Amino acid sequence: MLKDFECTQESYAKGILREKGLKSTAQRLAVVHVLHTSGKSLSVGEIHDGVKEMLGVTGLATIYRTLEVFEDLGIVKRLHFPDGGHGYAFSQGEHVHHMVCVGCRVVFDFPECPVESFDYASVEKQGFRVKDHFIQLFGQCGKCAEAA
Amino acid sequence: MLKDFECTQESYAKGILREKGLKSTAQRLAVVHVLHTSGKSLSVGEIHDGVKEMLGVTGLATIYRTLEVFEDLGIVKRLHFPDGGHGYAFSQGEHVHHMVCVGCRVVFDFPECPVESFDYASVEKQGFRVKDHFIQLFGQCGKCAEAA
DNA sequence: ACGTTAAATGAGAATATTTATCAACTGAGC
DNA sequence: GCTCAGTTGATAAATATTCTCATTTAACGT
Ligand SMILES: [Mn+2]
Ligand SMILES: [Mn+2]
Ligand SMILES: [Zn+2]
Ligand SMILES: [Zn+2]
Repeated sequence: MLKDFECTQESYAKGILREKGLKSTAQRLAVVHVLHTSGKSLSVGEIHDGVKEMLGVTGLATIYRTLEVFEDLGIVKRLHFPDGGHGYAFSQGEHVHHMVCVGCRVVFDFPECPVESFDYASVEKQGFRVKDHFIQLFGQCGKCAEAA
Repeated sequence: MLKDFECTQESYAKGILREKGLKSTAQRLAVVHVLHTSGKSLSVGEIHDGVKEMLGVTGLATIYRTLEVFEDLGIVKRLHFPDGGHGYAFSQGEHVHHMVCVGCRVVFDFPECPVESFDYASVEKQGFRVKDHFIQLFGQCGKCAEAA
């Protein structure tokens, strides 16, 4: 039930929330805190647990609602794992992609976008207009590589 | 309750199944048929409906089991949509990525891989070893672009 | 064709995941 | 402090996915 947590990530989130006329609630800031301090991607349940540790009782629906809001704001990204599960990772607004360790699910950002200079001509020829993309790299972090 | 469907995709699947010592059941071949004839990605429910139309009663669990097997075999790919939903698309083994229309969910393949020649040096420096990747492009097909 | 057998299926229960409702609560601006 | 739209927690409801097990069936050898 801490109450004083505040670092750049939290203020960053606050700024965006204010901009959009949304409230900076303790629950929302706690989600940011839990995500960015973990340094890895977390499941909804793990985030819920983390927030409960900080604030005490917290509704699971609030976590889902917060993650949805944050995803729209570009503050968090949803990741998709080969086993079908999902994770969420903190992500500062700009266009970044993620690289996740399939072992421990730590996340590394990579700001260079592989499709930045990709030529869509071959497919756009068929009348398709590309508007967005999702890229996720899988692999092993140093620690998990050793352990294996 | 048709019984005679058979085209290159079905035999392709049969071949892979035999190779792996797995059975070519009517249900499995029906899933291939439904997927590839639709030309777009389908939800589990849609696939289930399509298979039931062909074979009559069919268990939903069988659809899930089949999709899992096929994904492992590289015959189908699971797609992830921005709204959180999932779709499955037929996909002939080779390394292919997909481009989906967020309107009607039609799927276009694009064989050229954007990360083929991408330099992971910047991130591998941190000890991370890239082993796989997932790429999905979003946009609008010609028809959906007009309709909008 | 026939029998054998491991693999696969269908039914339905059991889980897991996600969304919807609504009364009560709270952050932000005045 | 007062107001009010935005937010939350509790809980139910809706979806989505996985499990179990008795029964069926494809593949193979005869
Ligand atoms: Mn997904
Ligand atoms: Mn690729
Ligand atoms: Zn790791
Ligand atoms: Zn379309």
